[in-house]
Amino acid sequence: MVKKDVFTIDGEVVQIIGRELLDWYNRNRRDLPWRKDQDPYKIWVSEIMLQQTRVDTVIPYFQRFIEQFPTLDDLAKAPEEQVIKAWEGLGYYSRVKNLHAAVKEVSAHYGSRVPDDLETISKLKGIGPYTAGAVLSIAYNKKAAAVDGNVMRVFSRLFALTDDIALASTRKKMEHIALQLIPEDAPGDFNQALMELGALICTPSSPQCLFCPLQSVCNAYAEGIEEELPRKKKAKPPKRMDMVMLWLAQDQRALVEKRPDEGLLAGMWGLPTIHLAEAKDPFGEARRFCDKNGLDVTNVTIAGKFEHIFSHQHWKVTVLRGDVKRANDIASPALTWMSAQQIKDKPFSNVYRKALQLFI
DNA sequence: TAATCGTGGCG
DNA sequence: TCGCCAAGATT
Repeated sequence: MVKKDVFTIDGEVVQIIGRELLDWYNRNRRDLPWRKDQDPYKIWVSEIMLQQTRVDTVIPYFQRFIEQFPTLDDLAKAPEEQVIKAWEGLGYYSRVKNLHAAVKEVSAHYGSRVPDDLETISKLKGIGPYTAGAVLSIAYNKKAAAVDGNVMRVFSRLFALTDDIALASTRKKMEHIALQLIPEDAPGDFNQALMELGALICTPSSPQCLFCPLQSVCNAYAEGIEEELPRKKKAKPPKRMDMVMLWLAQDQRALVEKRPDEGLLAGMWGLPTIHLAEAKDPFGEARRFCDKNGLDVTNVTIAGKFEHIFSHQHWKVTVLRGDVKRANDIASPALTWMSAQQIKDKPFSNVYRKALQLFI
């Protein structure tokens, strides 16, 4: 039997970290909207919104969302498109679809009470290891690891760990460390304190080590390598793609397209969009699209060009406009006509809002 | 494991 | 200007 290489932390260091961190947090915690009470539903919503998203961006979305859906059951009862509309512009839209589905699940099968055990809550859509631990610890004060990017950065420096934080195995190692550090009496505050420290002091670049409550026990600071950590493999640059969007208008309405239920911008509305293959002509492809859908179109011109960068795709967009003389039976069920007001009321992602600015 | 999935802010 | 990245989950 091979002895497993487990990272253990000296008991005295554990005590110092717990005490210093909680003390610092009590003096420096930000007054954020989701910290006004301990409603598991609100904490859940905030944690989903905060995934890969900055606090300053989330705040207004969170406030509007809770105003619109004050309780878990309010959200469970709401039509999906209304819920997606409340998320418009936040990005990563599968988050809101998963949240809505999970909330309906809790409403229907758990008496509208957010599960308070790791196994049950982890089965809910959109709740992974981090979010499960965050909700359990913050809402229910249960001892659970909530290891996000902040925590991995803090631990990488605190213990001078050179593991690649992009790897899942590293997150598990960090969870093991977290469980050794979390005080029995304050798991929620401790987890939030770790993240708060990562956000305010132990920042990705130019960490404010001089103001850090853990400076005396930080290995990276002692070695002067805090700027070298954490280690993380570089992401691939987004793939460049030539796209054509169509603004096809008839009688004060435009042709819009509901995007597929899976993939990029799933469930959002958009303008008809064509991925332009290498060396293809925008006008020719637009013509093909119109012919295929029985659209008799004239006066096709370039309305504008812009670029939009997603996580893995870099769109170079050409927007064409045209007047629809006659529309026969439209082939695709995803296509429909909308007025300017209807377009305002439906969820369109930002990349399409950019294009729509050219017209409305 | 690595790719997918948005957006905006910042050094 | 542009690469990096921010309270990740899913496949």
